[in-house]
Amino acid sequence: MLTQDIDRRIRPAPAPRTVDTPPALRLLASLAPLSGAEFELVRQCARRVERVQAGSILHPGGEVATPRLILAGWACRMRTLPDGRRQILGFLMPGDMIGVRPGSRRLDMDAVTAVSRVDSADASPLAVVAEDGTTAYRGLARAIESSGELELARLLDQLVRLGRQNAYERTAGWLLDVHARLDRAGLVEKAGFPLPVTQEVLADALGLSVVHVNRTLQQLRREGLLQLQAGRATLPDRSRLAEIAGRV
Amino acid sequence: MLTQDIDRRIRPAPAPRTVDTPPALRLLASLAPLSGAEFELVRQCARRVERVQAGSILHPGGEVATPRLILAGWACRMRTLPDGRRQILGFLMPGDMIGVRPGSRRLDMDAVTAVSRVDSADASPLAVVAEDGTTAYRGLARAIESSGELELARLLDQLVRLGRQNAYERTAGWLLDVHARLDRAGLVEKAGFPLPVTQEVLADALGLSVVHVNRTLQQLRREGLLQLQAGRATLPDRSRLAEIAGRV
DNA sequence: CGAATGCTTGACTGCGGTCAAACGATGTGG
DNA sequence: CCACATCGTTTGACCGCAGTCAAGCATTCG
Repeated sequence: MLTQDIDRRIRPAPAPRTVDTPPALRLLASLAPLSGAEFELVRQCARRVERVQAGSILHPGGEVATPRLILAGWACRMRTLPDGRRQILGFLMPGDMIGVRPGSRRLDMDAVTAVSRVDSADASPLAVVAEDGTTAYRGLARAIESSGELELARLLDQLVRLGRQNAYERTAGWLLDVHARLDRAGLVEKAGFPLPVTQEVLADALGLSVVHVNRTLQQLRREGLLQLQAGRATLPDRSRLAEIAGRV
Repeated sequence: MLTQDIDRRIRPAPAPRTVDTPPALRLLASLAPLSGAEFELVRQCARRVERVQAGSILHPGGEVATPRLILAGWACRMRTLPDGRRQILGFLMPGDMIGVRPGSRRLDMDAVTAVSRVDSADASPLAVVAEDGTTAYRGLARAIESSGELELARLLDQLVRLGRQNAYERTAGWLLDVHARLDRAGLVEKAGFPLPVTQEVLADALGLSVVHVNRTLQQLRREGLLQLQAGRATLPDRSRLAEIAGRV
């Protein structure tokens, strides 16, 4: 009998096995080691789920957001210009939060909209944990902080894409980005990963027109770098995509 | 005799009058009320100045930056693509910092280059203040935090510009942004404000080519929205610029 | 089954990039 | 002091990536 098996009998597993860990928890756990109590706190949050459908407004913007944790589906932070043009600032996927990190107050001033059906939970306890560093939930606090740093890193990558890359490069880089994020949350399988966005949404994120997004996706598919079916995507050659994206 | 005058005699002025306050201090003081001790701490930092010329590397990137406070001149955070294309992520002006805010660790992973001649100072004391919230320097800590929030806000504005605005709109918005920043630092006079950037630098910031930056600046000048001379800029009609920029 | 939504394609246009050359300002060494 | 080099700005000609317009398909849904 393996020692691991003995361990498992003596004390309850401090952290649930990844197999049945929900994506949001899995993402947080990938950012910093979490104790059993910390797992439990997040689970508590996730107990009462609110489900909204695509297009719903999760946060109107203009004020600081109430703390929420995304459990399933995608949302996006977006800004609208006076004449109706829109720019998506970033996507929120399972495990991502709004209104939790004090350092993201400015980010939380922009509107958040559900891009697909979204399950979310009240994340007030997480906001408390993030605020004061003296609790027993230091691992969780670090995970939240780390989540914010990653979001900032993605913003910078996106800035470079929009400023200096063409449609082809932008799309390649963005796909890699999404893959990496969903992989952390355990949402990437051999059959690919969920990509619940219309080409219009993608256009608003990549700073392109819908028509050109379509052309670009087709090119990627033609070249065997992207497969799309039933809202799922597969990237058969990620290293090639990375070359195209200039490792951004 | 006014009570203020009495106050002034009894204890030394807690905060120097703005008239002779150097720009960096003035910016910080505009972000949060600072005590005399806090002023003094910053002054201490600013005692030993290091001067570098345009083009110098203030921070090579790839690692967390050593804390520094910009006292004079402009620097920029920039990223370079494998093929040489460059994107400037943001400018650092008097009162701005690198390597100080823990929440900006990712930002501080990119290279920082002097755009003009730059005077900077060791900001390690500020990094300490920013880190622990229990010191007597709470106002300064808040100013540093606020500075970071503003930088994030500017990143988001820039993202929208690059994603959804044309050259004319981008330039207008960027000029307003610079004006607002320098105004906080007390660097805007009737004769305008310093704009120590070549058109090539501007191109790398706005995601345009040098030639097109030139054309765009000329258009703004032709329309009486911008005056440029000897490295200084004046914006005769800021409300018009704001319309063009879509208030971004 | 029609209506709505999203995807796809083609034709045309235009903003902004590229290339090239000239010009002005500044600086440097003979 | 001038010849020359360098750097930044300016202008013109041309081109191409991506936007716009418009129509036709494909799916989904009531």
